[in-house]
Amino acid sequence: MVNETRTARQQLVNPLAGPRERYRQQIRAEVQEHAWKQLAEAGASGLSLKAIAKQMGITAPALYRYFASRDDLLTELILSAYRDLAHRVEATTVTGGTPRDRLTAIGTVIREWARDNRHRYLLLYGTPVPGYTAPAEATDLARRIFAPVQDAFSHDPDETLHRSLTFWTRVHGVISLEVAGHFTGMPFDPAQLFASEVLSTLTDLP
Amino acid sequence: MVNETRTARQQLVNPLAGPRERYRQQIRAEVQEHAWKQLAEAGASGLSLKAIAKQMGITAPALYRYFASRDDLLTELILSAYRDLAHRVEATTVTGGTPRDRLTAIGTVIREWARDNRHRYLLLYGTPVPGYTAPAEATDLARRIFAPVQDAFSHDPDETLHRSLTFWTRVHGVISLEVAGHFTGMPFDPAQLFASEVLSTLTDLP
DNA sequence: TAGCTTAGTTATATGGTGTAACTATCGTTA
DNA sequence: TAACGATAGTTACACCATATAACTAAGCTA
Repeated sequence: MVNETRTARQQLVNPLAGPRERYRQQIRAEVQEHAWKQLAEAGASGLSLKAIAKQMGITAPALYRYFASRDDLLTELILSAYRDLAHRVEATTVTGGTPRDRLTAIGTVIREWARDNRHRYLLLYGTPVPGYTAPAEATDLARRIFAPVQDAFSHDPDETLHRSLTFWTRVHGVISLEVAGHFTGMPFDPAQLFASEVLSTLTDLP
Repeated sequence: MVNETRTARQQLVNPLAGPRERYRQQIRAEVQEHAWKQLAEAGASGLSLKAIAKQMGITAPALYRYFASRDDLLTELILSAYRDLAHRVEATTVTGGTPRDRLTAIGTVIREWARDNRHRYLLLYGTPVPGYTAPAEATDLARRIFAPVQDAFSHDPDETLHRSLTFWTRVHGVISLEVAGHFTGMPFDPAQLFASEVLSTLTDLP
């Protein structure tokens, strides 16, 4: 399970590039691996370039050859998380099926991904840093994640946006509180609540 | 509006206490004021005791007379935010009315509070810091905020928890994405979406 | 193989948390 | 009211973090 996400996260190193570029990409990937680990253990505020450098056996300033700044690294992580989620959502969609099936699949895949990658989900949809603005690619990817939902609700154009938003907010409402740990100690099954919430968005859908 | 929340946030200084304690409480309150400002401007990770001290015209170590650590200050802020929200929710409930009225009022007051205090809402319900565990009082306050919702759904005991959770997740789903800025640039009115979501939880309710 | 590019180093500026030891001031009480 | 004790605030310091500058060493390429 862990290995699976690890593999999915791994950067593809372009074999056509020269050895320098290959090496560079490999180090960048390795830095990101360590960064994810830190993010999971200490949150975004605990992410430390110095600590990563130490773990990799180099000095901190060396990392600035690979990432312009701590923020830059964080941006890469955010983009990589968006890409990963977008790929997964899109992968469930290509299989076709009825809108009901597709929306259920989308909901499931997002929740599974969020549960397997709490810190990643929270990085995308949790508390944003006030000053920080995501790069354009992030917005694009967010749209790509949303698009299959809109597509599934497209039978009634007047209602498409509203129903898509409702799907999004209901799905996010459960997942967000679940991965943030706000349900711990409460006597119920989040999976069931989630299923019922997804179902609630499907009325009158084929 | 801002003044209103400012006032609500202000610590009541016990007039019975001696002058030393009075002074102490006043400084503590002043520190928290500055802390809120920083939180709004730079997020939780940008909260700096040193900066607060500078703004207050004292040196950073002096603040440790008032707060054991940065985390301790943050905990105080979290508790104060919970208290504020709990008071507001409870205030809407005492007025009585039908369950529908009460739930609508609760939803409205939470959203208004969240919009007026984005950083506060996100501090309570946004990304948690992995290591951090909230004090017992926080859990109590969270329960107190949830209780009026459960009360409004108490007519059918079998469904109380499920419907209360649904209310919570739907309300949070919209508010969370709204205050995090994920709706910016989208052609729709969050208030309307929110109203429709609250309404959706009220079926068969008197 | 010469030379350029690049990775990584050390040194340093800056800013943050937190502790220790000292000083001055304020309140309380004999 | 004078003296004592508690407390607020200070400086000095240890440690960790980001980030830049200047230098060195290694590797790729022509």
